Amino acid sequence: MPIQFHNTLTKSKQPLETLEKGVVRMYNCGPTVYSYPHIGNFRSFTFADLLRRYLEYRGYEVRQVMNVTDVGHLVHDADEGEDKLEAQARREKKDPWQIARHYEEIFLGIREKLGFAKALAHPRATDHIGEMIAIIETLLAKGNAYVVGSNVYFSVASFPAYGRLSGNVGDGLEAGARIEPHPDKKDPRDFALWKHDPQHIMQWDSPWGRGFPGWHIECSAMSQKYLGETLDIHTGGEDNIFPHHECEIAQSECANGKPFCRLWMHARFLLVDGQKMSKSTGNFLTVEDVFRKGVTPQALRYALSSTHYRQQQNFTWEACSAAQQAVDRLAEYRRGLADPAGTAPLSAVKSALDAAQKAFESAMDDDLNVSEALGAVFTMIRDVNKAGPGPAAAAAALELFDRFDSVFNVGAAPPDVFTAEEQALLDARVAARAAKNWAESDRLRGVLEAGGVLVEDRARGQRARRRR
RNA sequence: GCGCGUGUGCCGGAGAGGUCAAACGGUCCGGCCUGCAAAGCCGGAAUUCGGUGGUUCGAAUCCACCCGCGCGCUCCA
Repeated sequence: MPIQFHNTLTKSKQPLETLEKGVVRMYNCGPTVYSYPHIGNFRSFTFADLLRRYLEYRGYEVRQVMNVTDVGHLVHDADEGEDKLEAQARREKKDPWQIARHYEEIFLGIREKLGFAKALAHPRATDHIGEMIAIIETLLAKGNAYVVGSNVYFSVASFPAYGRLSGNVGDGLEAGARIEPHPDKKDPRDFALWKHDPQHIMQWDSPWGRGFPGWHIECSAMSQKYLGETLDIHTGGEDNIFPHHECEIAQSECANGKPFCRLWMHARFLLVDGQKMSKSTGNFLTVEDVFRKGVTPQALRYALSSTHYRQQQNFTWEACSAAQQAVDRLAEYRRGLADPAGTAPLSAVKSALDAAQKAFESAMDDDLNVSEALGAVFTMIRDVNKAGPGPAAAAAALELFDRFDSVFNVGAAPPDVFTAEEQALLDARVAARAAKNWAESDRLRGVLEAGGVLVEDRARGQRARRRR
């Protein structure tokens, strides 16, 4: 069974076919850098990283690009209102460029903290104004766009396939009755490629006068520059399907006369406590908020990965601590394998390992069924623990575990380092135990535990680890 | 309002016609192990899959309607 993914374009699963054998060109819709990213943003980004890592597990070379949107979109309507970046800039009393660089840095820092694989590029929209203008000129030359004053609009009527991705076709859009008739637009569905607004702070020169690019054009320009005119995979949150991705398809295909992207994958939204996350209901959580509660990056990563990406996920603190426990269990297992205490030969675990690998891969091949894949991992852990692996068995189990973890990237535990005082307490406890002074050893264990150091007595002696 | 999706135990969450008295993780209870713990292992905790009808020899899985929630039609991952 080949790898298959659900394609938003066809609403069905289909085998992965890449333009170039063994290479996947993947573009992920990234953040607009105007504030602290919330956990919903990172659900989508974690999904992209998981996808990339599994493709690499399967031997593909993945050329991954995730944009950074640093030109604000408008707060209200597509054609009026305030730019989000500029609004934030005003709140923070900075200029929009400072805002963009600041939050970009935070975004990249979180990626690193969560153990994301490095993308080929994180291009900024503002660094690609020239490329955007070039595409707009092509669209004008081909008759897919028109100029009204200092604005340029894309003519949706010139692209009959418009609406194929989202199912929002023609009349359906107007039936929404939320599209205000726009004096400049020939068709209410038309969208801006270049806008003129003297109030806007971020502006560039263009053949149509000073202005700034429309929302959708940056992704068409940057994906093409870094990955070529046709992409293998394009991802984003479900809210990107319309209008953003629909418009990207229209622009790119009209400009290049080639299919834009073969496979569209969209992550569903994440709810918090069963409700849509929003500032007004008070359940809005940034990634920093979660870390501040003591959740480790691995646990957050696990929590955000462990629900299938096309399944709406409900984030709760209880689920978060379950994720923390799960991740600790993985780390403990790994630690045990690195220093095996058992005697079982390789043959005793071989069939469990083979079964786990088979189950893991067939689950992940099927549109990244992470729940089932993790089920296979935990089943393997139980089987191996039960066997009590000796050195050879443990080495094989460790190798497979690390291979699985190259996808999830949550199994590594930082080495446990202790302060001099902690070490003294640990040494004292060893001595107390040797003297069978149980009262004293239990007391010391209590003291250490209160300080976050967990102590356990194993057959080969005392072992300490730091609570995470 | 229109379109799309979704609803499984105490919690998270797989399963998408029989092999399901429902994987896996968490939690709780009991046991083994341990000086006691911890870790690990074993066993128990849904007679049932939002509700009501229907299709079928057979439904958590298919269909209809209803209810809840989410997404799109408007900035949002």
